[in-house]
Amino acid sequence: MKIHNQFKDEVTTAVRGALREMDAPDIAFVTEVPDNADLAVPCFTMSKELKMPPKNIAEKIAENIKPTGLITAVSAMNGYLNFTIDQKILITDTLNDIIESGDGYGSLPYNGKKINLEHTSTNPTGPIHVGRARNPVIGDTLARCLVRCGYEVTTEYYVNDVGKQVVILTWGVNNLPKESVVEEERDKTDHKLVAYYRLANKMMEEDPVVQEQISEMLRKFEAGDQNVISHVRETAEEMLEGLKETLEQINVTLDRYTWESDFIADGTARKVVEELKKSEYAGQTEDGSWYLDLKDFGIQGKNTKFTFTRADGTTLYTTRDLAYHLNKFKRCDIAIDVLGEDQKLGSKQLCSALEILGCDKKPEPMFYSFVALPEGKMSTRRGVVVYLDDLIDEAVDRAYEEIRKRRSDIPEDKMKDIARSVGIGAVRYNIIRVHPDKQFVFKWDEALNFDGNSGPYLQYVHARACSMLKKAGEYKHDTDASKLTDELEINLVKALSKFENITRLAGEEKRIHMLPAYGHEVSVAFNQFYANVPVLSAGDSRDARLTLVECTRTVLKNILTCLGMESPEEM
RNA sequence: GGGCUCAUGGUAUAGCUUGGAUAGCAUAGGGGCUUCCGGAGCCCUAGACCCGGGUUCGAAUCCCGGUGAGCUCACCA
Repeated sequence: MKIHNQFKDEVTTAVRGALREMDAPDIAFVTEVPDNADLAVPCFTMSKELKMPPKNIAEKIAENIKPTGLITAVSAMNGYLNFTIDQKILITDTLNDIIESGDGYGSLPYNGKKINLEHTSTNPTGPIHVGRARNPVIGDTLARCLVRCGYEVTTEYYVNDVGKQVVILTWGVNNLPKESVVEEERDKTDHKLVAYYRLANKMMEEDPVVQEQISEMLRKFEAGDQNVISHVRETAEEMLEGLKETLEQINVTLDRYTWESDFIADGTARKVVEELKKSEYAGQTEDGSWYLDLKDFGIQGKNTKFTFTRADGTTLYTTRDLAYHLNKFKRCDIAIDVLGEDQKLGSKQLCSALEILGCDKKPEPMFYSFVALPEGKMSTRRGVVVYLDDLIDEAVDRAYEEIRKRRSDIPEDKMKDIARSVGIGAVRYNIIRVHPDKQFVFKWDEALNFDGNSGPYLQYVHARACSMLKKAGEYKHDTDASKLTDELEINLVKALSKFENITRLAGEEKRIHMLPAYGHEVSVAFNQFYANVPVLSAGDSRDARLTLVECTRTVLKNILTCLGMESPEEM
């Protein structure tokens, strides 16, 4: 990557020099990376000032530039200046860099900044369903990218163990006999408990006595009844164990779990209320509830009020979330929240309230749209869901079938391991490859896509490379560019050289969907090389080509790791 | 009703922030490739920027207005 920056510098300097010759030293221009050159400068913007057609400008500048350093050729075409990089230096440099850096290739140096990345944080009222499954996958992938960008990252799950939903669940668990709920097949706490949640909801709607019991429980909870609070906490903890198991299945583990009820217990939510009341934006309704009027903070709509206490003075979710964020900022430089699109307004209100509280930091939200079923929105309460656990199982099963179709030489347990890697890889890849803003409808065939632009395609290339290296046995690293002259080899090296830039885009700019696209680009380049260039029987070029294969393997493994996918050596 | 987001071949998706040279990729369709390192592969072919204005030498990209979809506007979490 360094070489690309250097190349860009040299091109900029050369163009600037040529323009000086043309008596236009201050004219502005940009560089871009096109398909048909290594770097290009469009000359259209200079047209007015130089009073010349872009085509002539490009030709004139090209005449004034002599290839030096990394620039081996300049040409003018259709009003563009096209520059060609010294391929020999690019090849040798890139391959040496990959060999030296290994796992660290494509990473940026440690920058000492602490990032707290909150993701998943689903309500502990039922198993994770695919409607929300983007959250852990996006969060975990972004965390991995940020680590590679040099940050110190802590991932965190905010557990909502306060409020009506968890109270309903707890009432169900404490009052409903085991025989009365419809048993879920799966032996996991989240699947077992959700049955109580559903029945409790149904009974609450139909039976006023139940409704009163739940209301009573909620009142006790609000009043600080330790017995009720700890029951709820225990239930939430039990549910969370099931959620953690699911997350582990898709290679997601979080560093820290923070409980919402802690901000009531330690009094910080109360403190936030007291601070907000002092604000000039604060007001109180006739009933006694407190709010902030955020109309001066760009909040639109028929109601610009942001309520932060109930009439009885108790705190709301949003108040506790404020306390939580203040707490977070004590522990990090940058806070990132991965949130569903339904949180957009809430997140904006949170930021405004933080500003009012005099907090100079704001969380950076990253939103994703929900995944719906063809028949509509998913709902845990109504039982209209596809669970993430079921998606994982189905993916692993399909991967197993594929492996069994083509391999008879692998022992059963190893086949199972590979199937797991491939199935989960397919699921994660298919979630990350689309832009988070894009809403999508869940379809089994698309979620389980195994060929073309898919996770297994990348893993397949990795496995192919591994297989070759294994067959090759001993060889010496050879980065002599004169032995790698095939167009397909050069194309592959160029793809490998872009990794650092992609890491930066994926992390710093949170464009994590660049990662699968890049992995696919590298894989295509490798498959084309593989299909047309012999390696093991290559004579003089054998070592150099094996080195290229090894470097591709290294880069692919790094991409896969960044995507939270395994890199099986065979499949 | 207000706000935010999305709209690209049959299907799915990239490019939009920072406007530029033939709009990329995948899948389904049609045709081809296995003497040789793994055919979950490779090659060829056909097919798309929601509609209408505007800005510009130049618009998928920026602006305005439509249309359609999602989310949102709680003393819920």
